[in-house]
Amino acid sequence: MADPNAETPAEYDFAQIQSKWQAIWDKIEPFRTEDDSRRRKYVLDMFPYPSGDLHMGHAEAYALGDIIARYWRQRGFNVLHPIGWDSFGLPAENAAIKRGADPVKWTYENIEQQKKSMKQYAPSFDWSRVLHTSDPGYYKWNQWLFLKMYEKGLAYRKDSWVNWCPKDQTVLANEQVEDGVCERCGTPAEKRKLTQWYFKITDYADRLLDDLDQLEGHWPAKVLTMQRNWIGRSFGADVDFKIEGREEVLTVYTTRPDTLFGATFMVVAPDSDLAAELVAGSTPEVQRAFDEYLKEVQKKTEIERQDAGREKTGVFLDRWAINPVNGQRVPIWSADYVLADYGHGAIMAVPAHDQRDLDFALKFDLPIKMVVDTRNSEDADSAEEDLDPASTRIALHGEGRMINSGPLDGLTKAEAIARMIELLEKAGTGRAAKAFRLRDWLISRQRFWGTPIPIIHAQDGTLVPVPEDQLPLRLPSTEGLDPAPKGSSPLGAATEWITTKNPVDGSPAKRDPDTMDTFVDSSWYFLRFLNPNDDSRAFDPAEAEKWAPVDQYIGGVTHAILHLLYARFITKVLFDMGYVKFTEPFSALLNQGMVLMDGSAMSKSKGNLVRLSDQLAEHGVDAVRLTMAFAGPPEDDIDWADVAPHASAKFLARAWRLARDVTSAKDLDWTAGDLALRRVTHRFLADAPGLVESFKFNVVVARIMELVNATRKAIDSGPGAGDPAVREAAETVALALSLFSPYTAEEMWELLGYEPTVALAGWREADPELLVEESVVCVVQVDGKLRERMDVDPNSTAEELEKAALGLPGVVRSVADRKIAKVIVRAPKLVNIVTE
RNA sequence: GCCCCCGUAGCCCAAUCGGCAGAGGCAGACGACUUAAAAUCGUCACAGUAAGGGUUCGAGUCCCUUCGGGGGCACCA
Repeated sequence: MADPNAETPAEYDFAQIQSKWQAIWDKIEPFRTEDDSRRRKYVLDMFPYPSGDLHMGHAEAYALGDIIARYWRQRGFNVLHPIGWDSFGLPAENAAIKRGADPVKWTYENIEQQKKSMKQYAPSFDWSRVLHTSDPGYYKWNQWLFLKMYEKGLAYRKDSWVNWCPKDQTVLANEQVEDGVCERCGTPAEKRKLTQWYFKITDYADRLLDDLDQLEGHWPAKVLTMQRNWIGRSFGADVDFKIEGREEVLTVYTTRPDTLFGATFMVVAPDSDLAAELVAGSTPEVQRAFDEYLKEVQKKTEIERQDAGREKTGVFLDRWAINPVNGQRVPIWSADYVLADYGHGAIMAVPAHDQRDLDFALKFDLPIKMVVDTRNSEDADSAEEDLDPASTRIALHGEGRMINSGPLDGLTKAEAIARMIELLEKAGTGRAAKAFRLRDWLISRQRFWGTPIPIIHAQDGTLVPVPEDQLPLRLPSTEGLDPAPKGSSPLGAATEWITTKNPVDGSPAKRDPDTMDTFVDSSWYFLRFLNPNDDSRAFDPAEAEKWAPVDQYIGGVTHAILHLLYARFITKVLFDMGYVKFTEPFSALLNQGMVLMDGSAMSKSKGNLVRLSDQLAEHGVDAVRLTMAFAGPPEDDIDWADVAPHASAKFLARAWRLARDVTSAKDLDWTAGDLALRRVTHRFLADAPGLVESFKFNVVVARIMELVNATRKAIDSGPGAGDPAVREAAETVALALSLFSPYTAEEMWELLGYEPTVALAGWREADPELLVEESVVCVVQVDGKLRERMDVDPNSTAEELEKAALGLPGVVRSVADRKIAKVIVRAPKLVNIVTE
């Protein structure tokens, strides 16, 4: 490839180097992954939306992921590093609504543009495996997955309250509601009752929580915490209350069964079936009052509902329950501080020991009964303090002994909980139970640009799966279809498409008009990369066994919960179905930080937008990539105002000049080279792998700079450009830079006389003999204060060091006439003389 | 309100097990090269680790308190 007649340019020219190597790489495709006998690594970057051009955030993420992929390749692994596009979803649809663009055309044009920018950015992707989730060849397998889950009862329909944006006239996913407002238009979200499709993720709640332990140390602690919070498991008890005038009992979930003697009223969620049923059996006055209350509750936005400080509201249902432990009659109320979809949608209220119940009791003048004595008997002050919640308006959460609780009196909280569960189980009126904050995953969307749900609705309402051999069920043409949101799916208006026949008996039927949440697409895409063009199955289980799970996943912390939780869930489902042999999709996770400008996220409206294309034009791809790596720890945010891409460019030019200046021929004997420089080189070779593997990319870059500086010095004022150690060091710089700045590294490699590509040249092992220092500095302290230094043999013994140290003039002076109590020696680096 | 993470030079950041506070870079000063400038090469300066207390022969590192910054959860019974 190297043209021996080509003259070495006098100066580093990144633009020329970029276009030269891009063309060559396109031809030789160095990163196409074929299977072989080497050890494997699957390195995956979260795939992008086709949202126009690449931006600074992409630049950071793909630079970091590429360092890892390129590192493992240099280490001799067979690396799979694919890329694709998460190409269904809102961006395309928004463009269609706003500008009347065809979502299909818009999407694929954007992908092409992004692909071009991406290639220039030079990540080492296997371009032969590109996939787009909006291809029928991909979403066919979403439909297949849906049908498999439907078969197992893991996909189901239910009527439920969902988020609704009144301006966009559409349902919103939980993730599209931020702080109670629609993330797109800022309109406060409302609630609507609609029949929707769900995936039964709650069936997997325990496993999703417990398996997080396996990821400890391999995933950011922050993400693990967020997932644990999101799943939100709690342990407690279910308690059955008899209801007067009703056959069935009212079951409540509580984490504090120990306080059952203090339950003075019950509350049911107003939007629950239970409330409606209880009201139906009540007086007409109650029914009127309740209907009015329910209407009010439904008018509330998410923001209002989530405000914990808001005044409690509710209505008395004029129905009564019987406390199973003491036979007491307790009134049943309905209030919106109780949620219909948590626990059983009903609670026992213990106002003395729960702030929410207390607020409610005080507002509606309900009885308050203390059952825990929270006074600390050892503390006289607190014993005298007035703790009565009725007057302090503060519920008592503290620990203490049970009171007013019959058989529980005198027990501690833990004892009382255990005892109460025992009693309830014996009496058959309750049992140990747990509850989760996690809700089932709402996957249907009233959207055009997504995977059609492969279900047919028969005339009698029966649901019939589309037969597997009829997949993919393709989206209809957008021609004549209005994509604007109208409160129902645009597919419903595609008359020809929606009208079909029942595959069972041929009777007239309709297709399901909804499409799937795009998080379904991304929950298994890492498996599709293994054989993206296989028409016969979603993925090949044999390939999955070879490559999966993903060894290293890289992406933003924005997906800490949703995408990662969904992918974990689907992986477990596939495991249960026998398609994969692992239960976690991503063995290790790296979250890169954000790229900021002047302390805040970049945005056009703030006027602090830094365009990636401008940065690339000014400093070059390699300098931008290097800046991303050098800015600091990868998980930290980068403020572009604090970093210096021009300095990265300057450094790359400096590195490049080393290769230009080397005068020796390749394949010479390095061992004849300058020892001091060789030590720097081999110290680097020994340290860099550990640094890369612990993601200390900024430190690795600093170490390359150190090596470059030492090599420069050797050329200018040391053994000179012809010394073998100089060549060895320059080659090492090229190899190391191949992780960060592939164009410059490739150019250096060629200048040094090698064929492309440096990316596959292989890491060099450090020579252990060169890692041993000739002498080390031993610090001598007296009473912890630094007094002297000595150059010593690294193999010196403690006795030798102690003896030498005690004879040093600075030590003698410091010790003076004090007695030496002891001498601490950490050979060979430190001696500390402690006086009395 | 509860929980977690972080405060090192003017700035971005390093500092295996507790063992010389500085690897690297930015910005700065000075010098060499140059008619001059740019580029390049070289030299230099700058903090005692947010504050206070404790453990230790020895603390940036471990423990406690306070201050400052960031994040997560929050009517989930």
